[in-house]
Amino acid sequence: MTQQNRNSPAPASAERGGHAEGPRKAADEKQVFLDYLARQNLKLTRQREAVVNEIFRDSGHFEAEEIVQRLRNNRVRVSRATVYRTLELLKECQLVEQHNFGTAQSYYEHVHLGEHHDHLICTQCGNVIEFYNQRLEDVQQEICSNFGFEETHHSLRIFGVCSKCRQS
Amino acid sequence: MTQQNRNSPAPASAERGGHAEGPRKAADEKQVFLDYLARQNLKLTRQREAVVNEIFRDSGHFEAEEIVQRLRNNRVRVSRATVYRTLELLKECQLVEQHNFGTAQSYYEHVHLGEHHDHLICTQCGNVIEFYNQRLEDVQQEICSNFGFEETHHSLRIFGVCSKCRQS
DNA sequence: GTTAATGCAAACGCTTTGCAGTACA
DNA sequence: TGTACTGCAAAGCGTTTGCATTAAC
Repeated sequence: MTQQNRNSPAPASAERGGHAEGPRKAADEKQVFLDYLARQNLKLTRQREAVVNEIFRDSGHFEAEEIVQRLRNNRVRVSRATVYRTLELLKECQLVEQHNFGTAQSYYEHVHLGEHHDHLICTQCGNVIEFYNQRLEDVQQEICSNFGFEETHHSLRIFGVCSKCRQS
Repeated sequence: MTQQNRNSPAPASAERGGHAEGPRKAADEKQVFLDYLARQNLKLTRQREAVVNEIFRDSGHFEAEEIVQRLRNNRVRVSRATVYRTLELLKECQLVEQHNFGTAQSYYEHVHLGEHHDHLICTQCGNVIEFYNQRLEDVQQEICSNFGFEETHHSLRIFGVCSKCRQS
């Protein structure tokens, strides 16, 4: 469902995708989350930890319901409500982003510390291609600066037909 | 709620915003819609026409419900269902775009023939600033071409704090 | 006259919430 | 032991849909 690509200088590790990120990095991310909980006087529950671990195992896009199912397949029962509540926390510490690709539900995405990318979305097969382009980021920076606007984050979605679908 | 801005060569008329577009242009757009109906063997009903006129009167962002209310204030009763169905048609002939700005509901926008812009969204006051930047478009074009991707449309949303909110 | 459109209200699907019971710190 | 968290089921909310009626062509 998701491809990984970079067509410009990669600002961080290049081995993204699948389960390939190094153990140190995942540990760092988990620490960010733990620190956040501590700072807010929140508790690390069995369920919260299970959800976070499941999300950190991978770097693709997923739906909330998918996490419920993946955990259930592993014999871990966590309610939908708790998954949504945990996603909210992860968004707050910028470890997860929420996307809308034109359908009713939201897609979430595990974002690695400080990394960012945008999306090409094939409206025929639903495939989502990720890319990062430094020039694009620079131009956006400049636009914000022109408007005296202080960016926190952005989302660029390019819709169209991917190369595979164009061939068939 | 919405500002209009261009910080790059304007590809079309500069007097956009408010109710300022010329009568010729509005007529052209209506013709596009009428042609579309004819081509698809669809009918121009009283309700459909009322919805389209109401949308073409203005160029800001709006919610579906807002159209229902604006018409009702003018003593024109059109059901929510019909408004949604008409918006669908307008999207199909590219006279309206659908956006998600991070809240539950969709925002729609009357887009003028062949024009396009992106959005800066202030997460503090909710203000939406429109902009167009040719360099940005060029870079996107290039990215698509690198991926063999055929773009139909795109949406860039930059979230952050606008200059007014930064001052206060 | 035929075909498509409308309005209503019910259905939908994702997400959120109130609340009583549970578990972390 | 106190406070936060969980699960459940119900509610919310924007949006879509089935169906009987109405209107365009």
